[in-house]
This record gives sequence, C-alpha cells and structure tokens, in this order.
Amino acid sequence: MSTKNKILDAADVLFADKGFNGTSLREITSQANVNLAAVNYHFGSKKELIKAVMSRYMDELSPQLESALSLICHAETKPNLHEVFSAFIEPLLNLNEFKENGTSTFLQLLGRGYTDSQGFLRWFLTTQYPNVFTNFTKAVKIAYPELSTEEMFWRLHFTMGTIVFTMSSSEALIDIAQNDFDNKLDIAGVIERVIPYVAAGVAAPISKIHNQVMSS
Amino acid sequence: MSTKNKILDAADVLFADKGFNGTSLREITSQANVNLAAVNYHFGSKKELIKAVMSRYMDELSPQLESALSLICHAETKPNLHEVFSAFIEPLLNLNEFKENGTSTFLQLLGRGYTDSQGFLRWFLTTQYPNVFTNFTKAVKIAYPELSTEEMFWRLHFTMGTIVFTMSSSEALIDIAQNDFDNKLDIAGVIERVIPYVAAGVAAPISKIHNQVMSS
DNA sequence: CGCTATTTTAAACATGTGTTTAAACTAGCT
DNA sequence: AGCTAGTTTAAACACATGTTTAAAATAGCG
Repeated sequence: MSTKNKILDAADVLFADKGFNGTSLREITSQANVNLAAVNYHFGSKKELIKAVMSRYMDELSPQLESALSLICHAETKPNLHEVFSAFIEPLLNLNEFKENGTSTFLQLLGRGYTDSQGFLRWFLTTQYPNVFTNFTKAVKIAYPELSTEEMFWRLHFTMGTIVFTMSSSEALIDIAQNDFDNKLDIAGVIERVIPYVAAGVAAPISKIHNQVMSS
Repeated sequence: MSTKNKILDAADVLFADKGFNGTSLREITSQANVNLAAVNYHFGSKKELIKAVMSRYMDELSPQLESALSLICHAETKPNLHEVFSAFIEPLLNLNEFKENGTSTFLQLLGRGYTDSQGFLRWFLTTQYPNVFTNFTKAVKIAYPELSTEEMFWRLHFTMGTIVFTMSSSEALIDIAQNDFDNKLDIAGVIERVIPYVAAGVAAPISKIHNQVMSS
C-alpha cells in the first residue's frame, strides 16, 4: 500500500476518534508506520490532509446521493419524507464496502467538522459539494411542500445535528445499549432507528407563533 | 470581581467558541486580564477549570430542571411530550439572568463536552448530576408510555444530539438565517423552533422492524 | 505597626506541536 | 553503469502548550 494511503487510513480513524485538533501528525505517522515528514511531503500541510480525508468519502458519496435523490424527485408517485431520508441509507452503507467501517468514521468526521476548527470544514463541504444540499432540499420540498423555506432550513439543520451527533458518539451509545438491553445492534440498526425520528421531526406540524417573548 | 470569576467568565466564552482543546490557558488569562499562573493556583489544572465552568451552570440549572420535571410527573392531567420538553425552556432561559448569554454558551459547552476530549465531560455530568436524567426519562415515560425503554434510550439521545448540535452552531445558523430570510431571530426563537421538532421525533410511531439486513 | 497567610507576578521548565531542511535512498530509464 | 526524478529519512527549527517555581505584593488581623 502506498504511503499516501497509509497516512489517509490512519488519519481517518484517529481524526474520527479524537478530533482534528486532538490528533497530532506524530500519532498519525507512527500509526501508519511512515516518517513524520511524509505528511507534509504528500499533502503539504495538516489542513490539506484533513481535506483529503474528507474528499475521499465525499467523492464516493456525492454522486450516489445525487442520483438517489434525483430519482426520488422525478418519480411518478409523490415521495414522503421517510423515503427521502431513506435515500441516504444505501449510499452511506456502501461506504463500508469502499472502506471498512466507512459509514461510522465518515459520519463521525462530519460531526468533528462541525465543531472542531470553527467550521472551516463546513465551508469546505458546502462550497465543494453544493449539489448534494440543493438536491436534498428539493426532495424535501416535494415531499412536504407546505413547509416554508425558512422552516425547512431549520429542520434540516436539526436533522443534520441529530445524525451527525448520533453517529459521532454511536460507538459509546451502542456499548451502553448492548449492556442495558442485551440487544445486538450495529451501525445499520442505529440508522434504522434514527430515520423515523428525523422524518417525524421534519414532518412536525408547523407552529404559528414565533419570535415571541417568553414569559419568565 | 474576583480573579477566580474573571477566569471563569473568560474561559466560559472561549471554551464555547473554540472548544476545550482549542483554547489555551494563555488566551483565557490574557482575556481575563490575570496572570497565567492564576489558573493553576485557583483551579489546580485546566481539566479542573473545565469542570468548574460546567458546574457553575449545572448547580444553577439542575435543581430548576428537577423541580420543573417533577411538577410535570405529579400533575393531575397527563402531560404530552411537547409539555415535557417545554419544561426545559424556562430553566434554560433563566441562565441568561444568572449570566449574560448563559443559555447559548451553556448549550454550546454541552456540545463541546460530548465531542471534545473523548467524552470525559459526559462522564462527569452523568455521574455528578444523575437526577436530571432520571427525572427526564420518568416524565417522558408518563407522556408516552407505549415507548419501550430501549426505544426511549435512543430517541432521547437523538434529542440530545439535536439540541446540543443546534446550539453549538446556533450563532452561525442564526447569521445565515438572518441573511437569507431577514427574519429577526434569537436564541429563544431557535428553542421555539426546535421543540416541535424533537417532540415529534420522540413521538414518532414505533417501527416494528429492527436489525434487519439492508438490501444492497 | 508587625506578623502571617493569601494572592499575584515574571520567569523558567519540560514537553508537544506543525513544518522545514538537507542528506540518503530508491526506483525507472537510456 | 550512470543519471534523474521521486521518495524517504533523521534532525533540527520555531513556536505553543500546561505546569511549576520562588520572589514580590497584598490583605487581614492582633
């Protein structure tokens, strides 16, 4: 395996586990059994390495998501929200074939990107892969046309939060769940449970009152 | 104002903004206009400072939450989920009187604690303030008794994720929303929007199929 | 005041960080 | 073989980190 890929693989799991700030290049290179300077030689800087780790997933995921969502948008029968969100399942699980445990690390990394390093990764993703977002909002708009654009904006970010947060702590949660309920569970099981939750959240009835002053 | 409080106030906003790992003691002490060594003198270590910042909020919040939830549990009429979640609003907004922008920084800090430093803060909170969690699950159990303990476990963590993630990126989101919809919005407005979402998510119909193998 | 305990201060410490350098090594090709 | 372009290596660099030290300043009190 090439040095470049050894670095990417090691960085992948370490970033997911300990965050971008929390992982040093020395940890990465010693885990990958390559020389410290290899990162700067092959990627230029740590920041570029982070981008490369994410791009590896996004380049695989983005076209799959786009086609799955566009399929839903142009279907004969009007899709419901549960179907829209389910469109994510297969592309996400396909990451596991492309790379072992790809789903879980990718979603963890996504969560890291939102909180670590003050959202530079969010900027990177939305500017580099804008089609995923527009196709997604389009699909939701078809499935739930009554939802105003602003309300949808918020609910989609709530959904983003649910998914990303859940997956970034999924290992810990699965451990706890295994102990308390001795129910065999994996990442697919968690996805299966979170879909009804977010679908119901986005489909929630629209509250009329906003920006009101709370009574204290 | 005492040196101790100057440090706590500065650490509060810096931790919320840049994370625990991302904030140095030198940033904190220079922001607080105190000597660098003051942190170790008054708190012992950075880790203890983090605990102190969180405890300041939890000691204020925890009794309020407990009584609000216990009020709901012992009410004459059976509460619904929307009411259970709304019980959080007032105690959270009260943090703003106790400290300017207390709500937003507290929830941001909570989000940081879940992702930064590999969840040592989650351990700290669940062991130091267990009553909040048990009272909350009790209230949900009353409002939605059909929900199995395991299903509830997951949905409450989904909810945690939604709230924490939303609030930790709330400033950025509010900025975007202001621009795109020129709708005046503050932290209370965001809370007002997220409550129906999480209430609907937790109240979602129970899916019968779990742990199934996904078709590929 | 004078003494003591607490707090503040500047400096140093040891370690860890991302990055750069220049020499050594390794193909690949004529 | 000899040359070249690509890669790897160990060492050093410059700087940032949390923590400790010991002297100086400040209260608090009899």
